[in-house]
This record gives sequence, structure tokens and C-alpha cells, in this order.
Amino acid sequence: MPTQNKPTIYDVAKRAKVSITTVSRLLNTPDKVNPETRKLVMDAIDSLGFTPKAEARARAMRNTNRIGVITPFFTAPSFVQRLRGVASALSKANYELVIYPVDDMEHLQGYISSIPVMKNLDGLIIISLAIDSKDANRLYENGMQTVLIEYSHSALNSIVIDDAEGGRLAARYLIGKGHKRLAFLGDIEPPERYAIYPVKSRLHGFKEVLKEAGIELPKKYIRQAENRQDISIKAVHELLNVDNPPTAIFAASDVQAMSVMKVARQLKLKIPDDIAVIGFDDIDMAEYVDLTTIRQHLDESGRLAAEMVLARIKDPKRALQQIKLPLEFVERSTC
Amino acid sequence: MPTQNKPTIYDVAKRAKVSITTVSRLLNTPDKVNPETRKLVMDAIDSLGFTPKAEARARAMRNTNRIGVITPFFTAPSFVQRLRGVASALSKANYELVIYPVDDMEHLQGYISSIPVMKNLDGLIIISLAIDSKDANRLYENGMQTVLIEYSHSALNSIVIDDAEGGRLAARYLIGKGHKRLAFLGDIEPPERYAIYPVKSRLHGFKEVLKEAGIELPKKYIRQAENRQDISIKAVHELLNVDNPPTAIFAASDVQAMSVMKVARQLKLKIPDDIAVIGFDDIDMAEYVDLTTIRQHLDESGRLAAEMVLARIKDPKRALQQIKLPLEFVERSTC
DNA sequence: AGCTAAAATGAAAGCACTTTCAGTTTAACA
DNA sequence: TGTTAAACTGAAAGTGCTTTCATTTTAGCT
Repeated sequence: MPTQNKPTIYDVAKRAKVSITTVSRLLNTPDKVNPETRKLVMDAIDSLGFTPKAEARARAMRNTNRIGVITPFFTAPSFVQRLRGVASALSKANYELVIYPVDDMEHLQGYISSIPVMKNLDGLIIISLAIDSKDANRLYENGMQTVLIEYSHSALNSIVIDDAEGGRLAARYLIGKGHKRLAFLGDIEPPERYAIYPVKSRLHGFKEVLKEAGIELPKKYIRQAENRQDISIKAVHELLNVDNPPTAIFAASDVQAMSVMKVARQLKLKIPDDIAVIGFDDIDMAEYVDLTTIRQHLDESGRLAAEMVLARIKDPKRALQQIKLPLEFVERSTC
Repeated sequence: MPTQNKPTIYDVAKRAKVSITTVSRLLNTPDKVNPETRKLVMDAIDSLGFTPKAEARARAMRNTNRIGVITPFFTAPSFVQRLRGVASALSKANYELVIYPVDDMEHLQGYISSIPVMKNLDGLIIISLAIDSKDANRLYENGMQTVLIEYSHSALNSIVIDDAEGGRLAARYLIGKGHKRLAFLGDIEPPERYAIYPVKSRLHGFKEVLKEAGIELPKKYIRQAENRQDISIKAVHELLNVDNPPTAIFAASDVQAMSVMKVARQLKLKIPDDIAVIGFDDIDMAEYVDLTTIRQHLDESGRLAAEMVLARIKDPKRALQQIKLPLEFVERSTC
């Protein structure tokens, strides 16, 4: 016999052959009910294992021990790695992890509006999403402990990296290796709804160093491509088919760098001799395929974010933190 | 002086000139209300400083609209892909996704015993974990809608694949290609705490076909290796260094197959000419690296699991289902 | 323009209790 | 014995919210 719902005062009343009023009264002002009746009702309560549900729930809801993560494409490798960091920190602290995947801005707005009001979360981590001042302030005002990753706002904690510096690192390294024809591949202008443009900054830094070195970055060497395999592959093909093709490609994500590698394999191009590749992120797979890349400590960012919310839940008076995580050049065999 | 009672949704509704329904809806299923209306209502909420009373909510709510997923290493690619399936089904149905990562059996036991009692979950999906009869029955008796993936129990819904058949598929294909020296790499005996042994079955099926074909599978061609890169790499090295090394390796997971590919690269072995590789799972990355593999529809399994719990939440009288998902041989370039 | 499906909305019916209020009993006292 | 106040009790009316269902609006097609 499954699904035996918790007993209500109705069940108790029926069992004790009294009205629900009496049951309620017994629970709230016991001295106002006759001792004999009291005994009757108590027996019924005991035998049914009754516990006023709503009240318990309400009490339980004061401190939910749950923290939420709002993230787009939460199954993309880089997001997963951040989540891993979050999860490990949370599970140590015995907090539940609730995931709110956002497919579009609608979703995000929905979550952002209702979460701080509903308060059925103790804290919130928002990954790679822009949130406007009004929402940030609401989060702040309602005391929802929040950490932003890959975006920042003065009213909230945040963890970011120096994207431009990432681009510079790649450019310097490639130039150091003697490359003259450098290309850039990335989701430079993602659908505006996410409203954050880290790749653009990476391109900026990349350009900057090239310029300093007197190397041109012609338009044909810059490819906008969404982070999907089919699209990236197509972009890489185009990139490698221009005349005087580049000798090195800086891909703004490891996944796209892997698309470059795939196309190179198809075209029987040797990596790194015919074409050098640098990725960005250092996802797990990068090591498997020996991809040279720029590591942004993904796990770490998640762990840190989780620790920050937990710390602020414990002590809400803690100062806000705006953290910039360092990047690291990881030399492997594709470059 | 005046009794400044806390604002209720009625106040908000009046202020925003909508019905209380809309206010409630905004808070619970935000994407079901028009963005313009949303703005109106949010303004009212903000200006009134409205906060819903937890106990009133609890009272009126019969379900939590949350379903939980218990899973080990939830950031391993194959698990992530199942989660993706779960998440997409859930978000369509407006359910929250709570993740319970299990690092050790302690954790699992904790979750399993408290979840059905707490009832702050409408349903539960348990991935790749063995649960004993006692727990299964408790879940069943407490009416917690549960689906197991990669394990089964007669009291609960389950989704499994035919692991042995997977092994057979690989063996047949490899034999068809003329290979005589076949090897097997996998986490055959994982730490007992998880207590499920799909890889063992894959090995069984693999062996079976070899035997029928009169091909031996000597011990030296069978490697136990945990699903970690360092360990797998070491195992592959050993495997390729025996005398008379195998010409083909069936790895029981794509991730391990990728380790094989990495070692082959290091040793300058050509794939598939010098060494053929077949993986298992067909994770996203398999396509990037052109890995021949056996697809077990991971996303699908997650989606299905989610749909099953949702269906049973709606109609608890639905019959239990024990589903066996088909496998599919995916031919790419490593074999 | 005409038609249909989907999206957005509100009225009203719950939910699991609490409270009010109008009875009943009971007990005490004249 | 009749009267009355205190002690009990239950029907019904809230409580603040959710959810169903019917209606309206909008968008997408021929």
C-alpha cells in the first residue's frame, strides 16, 4: 500500500470521534479541553503518528540548507567543472544543491525574481549570466546570499578572471614560437540574451599583443562561431581554407580547440607543425587530448563561490568580495 | 500606531492590479507569466517588501515540485549526460532538480533514509547505485516515486541496458575486422561500495563471443583500471607492453578509450592500423575525437527516468516499469 | 481574412489549520 | 428546584496561499 499521505487533523478527529476544532484546540490551548477528551485525542494522535504538517514544513523552511545554482548549458564541460567545485564544497557542509538550468533570458528573469522573495534557498550562485542592477539590489535587499561567477556587480560577491590577459597570454606564446599568421576562433558575440562577453575580451587582449608586435590580425583570421561542434567545425574549415591560411589558432574555448583538432585530423594537417592550437579553460578533456591551453581554475571557481556563500550565510556581516582568479598557461603538445 | 500588518499576496495583487493568482504564479512558475505583467507585479512586491508566509505555502502545497537525483561522480561525462536528459525533462515540467552527489556509501545511506521521511521531494532518481531491498521497500512504502538507472529492484521503476550484449557487439565487430588479439580495459571490480558491476557484464559478453569464435582472451589482455586518467594510462601502457601485444582494445568506457588513444599517440602507434579502439557510452567527446564506440543512450536514459517519475507522480497507480534500453554500435575512425 | 493552437489570466475551489461564535453540559448556588 | 456562570464543544468562517479550469488574448498559419 504505497502513498499513505501523512495524517491530518481530520484523520485524528475522526479517529477520536471529535471535531477538528477540538483537535486543533488540544494542540494549541490544551488546558481548554476536558481531560477525558484530551486523552482520547492524544491516543488518536499517537496511534496515527500525527504531526501538524504545515507547521513542520514552515519551521523547516526557515533554514532550508539548500543553495541554488543558476547556470546556462549546465552540461557543457566548463560549467560542469565549476559545478563540481560547488558540489564538493556544499556536500562537505551538508547543503543541498539545486540546479536551475537557464535556456533563455525568460527563465533567468523568472528565477531571479522569485528566488529572493520565496526564500526557499539559503544562498545562490549565478554562473556566466548578466544580471541587472535592479535584480542585484533585490537579491541584496532580501538578504539572499549571492555569488556571481564570470560577472560582477557591486552589491554582490563575484568571481571573475582576466579574460583580456588570457588573450594576451595566448598571443605572446604564439608569437614567441615564431608564428606570424594567427587566427582567432570563438563565440565572440553570443546571443545577446546572456549578455556577457568574455570571449570578446579574450579577443581584445589577443589583438592588443599582436598589434604591439606589429602583427596584423586580418578579419579573415577572426571567426565567430557558437560553441557547438557542427558550427565550429564549419568555421574551422573556412578558416583553414582562406588563402594563406593561419599557422596557429587561438580558440576561445577548449571545446572549440578540439574542433580545430578534429578538422586538422580530417585534413591530415600535423599539429602543431602545420597548425598550432591553443584552447581556453583547461577542461578535463584537454589533458586527454594533450591540448595546450589557458587554465582558468574552473573547479576552484566553483569551490570558492560555494565557500563564499556559506561563509556569508554563517555571518552575513562579512564584507563583500570581488575576486579575480589568476590564469595559467598550460603547455602541452598542440602548440 | 496603525496595525502595519505584513503585506499578503492580496495587497500585492491590488497594487499591481492583477489577481492573486497571477502573483502566486509569478512566484512559483515565473515563466508562465508575461514579462510585462511580471515587471508590474515585481514592482509591487518590491515596493511592499512582500514575503510569502512559509506556513501558508506549506499548507496549500501538496507537492514540492522538486525531484532529486542521487548519483556518484556526477561530473563524469556519462553521468552529466544522463543529468542533461533529466534536467531537460524536468525543466519542461517546471520541476526543480536537486542533486545529491554521493562520495561514499555513508552519504548514500544518509540520503536514502532521510529522503522518504522528509518528503521534501516528489520523486527520486538514483543513478548507478545499488540499493538494498530494505531501502527499496521503504521508498516504495512511503510512496516516494523512484526510478533506478543502471540497477533494478522489483519494487521500483528501473532503466537498464544489456551490458553483456554491449560486450558482444564489440567482440563481434572486432572479430569481423579480422583481429585475433583482443584486449579488455575497464573498471571491472569497482570499489565494492557502489556495488554495481556493469563492466563485469560487458567483459562477460565480450569473452563469450571470443570463445565462440575460438579466440582466446588471456589474462594479460584483461586490465582492471579505475576510471581515472593516471590509472588508465598506466594500465594501457602495461597492456601495450606485454609481448605480443593486442591489436585491438575494447575499453569499457569512452573516457578510458581516450586514455588508450593518448598512449597510442605517445607511442606513435597509428589508430586503427596499429591498434584499434572501441569505447563504451558515446559521450559527447567521442564524436570530437572520432572514437568508435557503443552508444548507450545516456541523455535518453535520463529523460526517460524523469518522465517516468513525473508520470507516476501524476498517477501513482501506474504500473511499475522495468525498461531495457537498446545499445547501438557507432562506427567512427578508431576501429 | 479566417482559423487554430498556444499563451496569459482570473474566478473559484481547494489545502490544513486556526478562530469565532453559538450552542450544550455541567456545576454551583440561592 | 430553578438560575446562572463557567467549562466544553463543533459548525462554519476565516487564513494566506496554490491550483484547476474556463475564458480571453495573442500568434502563427493557411
